[in-house]
Amino acid sequence: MESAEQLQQPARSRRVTAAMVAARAGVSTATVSLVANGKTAGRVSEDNISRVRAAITELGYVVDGIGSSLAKGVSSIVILVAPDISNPFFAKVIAGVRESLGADYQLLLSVTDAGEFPQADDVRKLMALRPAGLLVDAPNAGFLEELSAAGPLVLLDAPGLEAYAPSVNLDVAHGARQLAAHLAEAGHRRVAYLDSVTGTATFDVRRRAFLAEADTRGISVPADGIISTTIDVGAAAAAFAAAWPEWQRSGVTAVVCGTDTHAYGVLQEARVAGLQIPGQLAIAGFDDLPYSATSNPSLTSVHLPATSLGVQAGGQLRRLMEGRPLEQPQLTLESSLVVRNSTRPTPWK
Amino acid sequence: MESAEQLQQPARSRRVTAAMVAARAGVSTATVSLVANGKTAGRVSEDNISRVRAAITELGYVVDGIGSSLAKGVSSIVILVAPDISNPFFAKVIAGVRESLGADYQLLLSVTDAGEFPQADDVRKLMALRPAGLLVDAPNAGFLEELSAAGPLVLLDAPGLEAYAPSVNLDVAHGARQLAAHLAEAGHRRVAYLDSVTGTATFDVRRRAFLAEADTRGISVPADGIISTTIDVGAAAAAFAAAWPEWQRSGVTAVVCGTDTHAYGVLQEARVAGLQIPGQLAIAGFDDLPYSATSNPSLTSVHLPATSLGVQAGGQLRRLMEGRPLEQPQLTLESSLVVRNSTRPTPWK
DNA sequence: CTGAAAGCGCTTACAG
DNA sequence: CTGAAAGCGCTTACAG
Repeated sequence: MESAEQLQQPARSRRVTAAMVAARAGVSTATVSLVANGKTAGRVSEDNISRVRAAITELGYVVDGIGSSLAKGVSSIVILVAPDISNPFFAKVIAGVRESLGADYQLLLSVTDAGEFPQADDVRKLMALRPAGLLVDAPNAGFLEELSAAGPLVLLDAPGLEAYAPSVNLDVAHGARQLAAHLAEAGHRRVAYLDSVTGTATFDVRRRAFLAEADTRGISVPADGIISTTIDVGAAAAAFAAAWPEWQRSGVTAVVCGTDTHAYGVLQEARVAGLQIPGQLAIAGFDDLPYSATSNPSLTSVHLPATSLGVQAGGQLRRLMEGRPLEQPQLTLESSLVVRNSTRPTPWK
Repeated sequence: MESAEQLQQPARSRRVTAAMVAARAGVSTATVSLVANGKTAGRVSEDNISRVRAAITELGYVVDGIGSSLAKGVSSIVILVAPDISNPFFAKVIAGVRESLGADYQLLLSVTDAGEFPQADDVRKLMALRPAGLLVDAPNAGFLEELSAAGPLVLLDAPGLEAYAPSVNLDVAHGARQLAAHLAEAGHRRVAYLDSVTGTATFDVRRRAFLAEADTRGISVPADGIISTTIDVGAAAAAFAAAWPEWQRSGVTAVVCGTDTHAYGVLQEARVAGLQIPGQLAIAGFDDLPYSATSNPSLTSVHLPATSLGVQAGGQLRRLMEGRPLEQPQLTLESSLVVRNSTRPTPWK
């Protein structure tokens, strides 16, 4: 049978099929399938099990994912849809997802450029891969409407969208309020806000929670005090440079940024402008990226548990894919303010 | 036929198949396939083309990726294998790959934890997805041996491994030499090197090129002057803290890091130790991440064109997958030193 | 416990 | 230009 195999597989694609394993082990492909998938309990004799296992090893057989998926109606692919992976925050989320998903599922990353979300058409193409499950990070409602997903779906960082699917959220509002309180205590009365342009819910929550608390504490925002850019150091720097003269005139003494990445841009530009930080201008962000501890000055930021976000979301999805119930469909992870030199009222060395 | 469809698809999975489209358009599934794949030239009448197109639109038909892949023998998935995505450098590479790959291919990210490379077993599982092509970033030779890849393959950042496959490389050696020259001119005579632990070729090239040029220029390295950690700010910080006392005794005045991420850790720890930078210790890295411009002090780094790396690699792979020849199987992109305050000999404000 | 057979959805020679 | 049919590799009732 070896020679027959070689005759049929002339040049390259020496793909080992279940039929070859079956022939070698002297069983049917049905038995090979059962063994390869570990569904032998009470269905395959010990004898055949070891015979098939031996053949699998000798031939180096691996179940073909495509054939398997077609027969089963679903693949082992998990698709992670995200608006922006250039944010280092996201790398941690991915690592967390992979960790909890394990080796049984392949993680497929779907990213679009410049923080845009995929359109209906893209979604259809993704669904054509028959994913075992879907993870959607920081979605907007419109996207979820299009995605009338059949199949397991878990949302990440999607505050206010709990109605669409099980989700894992971050209580960014808590950190945002802490930040407002902190700035108020430091004596700030006039602040500006540099938002992320993606328009995803989490950024709205951050901004609103901050502004609401700020208002309560006697901090106001000038008319043109809220602007937004993509999550990009350069874009943020440029936007700040353009806005600063007017902000300064309005008496702004602190800028809060939707992400640390935005804050780095502001930091950069503020230093170029010769501003004393936080003396003349205090700066803070969200995410608490690793670089925030080493920036100049170190950056005050609302810490968000990225890895944990990925782990929890992956875990929930896994349960869903395995048909297990979710004890708790809605999870919320804590956030909290990390105060560093960029807002610290006391003189820093 | 609407009702028949509904009868056959009772509850959820309302998957629209080619057969449904065929029935609606009054043609065979073969014709539907031809139209859906744009292979109509001289094979389908205008009449049937428009009839099928209409049916496709009305039904919202999307070619099933699994069925299609099985019939064709290959999927539309491109797998990107990489040892570490937590490095922000990598996010740019991914963006570049996506840009040049276009919408016809799905990018599947294969990442392993802690900078480890996938084993033979993982590779087999990946190949079971029948990828249209493979992109391997910063591989080591052992991995490529296992990966006796049939099918299109392009390597990224794999110096010295050009024999295995077409590749896109960065001339990191050039930047490394510039860095050595720069430090020599600044008066350094004794340096240490904090390497990345992944042991991929690019890091060897960086280190060797730097050390060779440094040697030429009269810079020496103490016996225990070369250490390595994972690409992680915290790990680098800890390693530096442990090594510094001995280094200091050996007269080390500069630390070169395999990546900027390592350098951030050193920066952090050096500041905690109260060291004057670059007065008492100069620090430099590789990658030129966006944060290097805003760190304290700003970080001297060898700039590497990440996005371009991804774009070029994606482009080469695309050509391969489409059966087109590669005019130039080996591409090399430039690197160059960006001097900032962490090594700048003149007093900085 | 075992295998023959149908079927997953599509593509591609092939015959007309 | 068109369609019937085989086949991609696997899984799963089903009959034994």
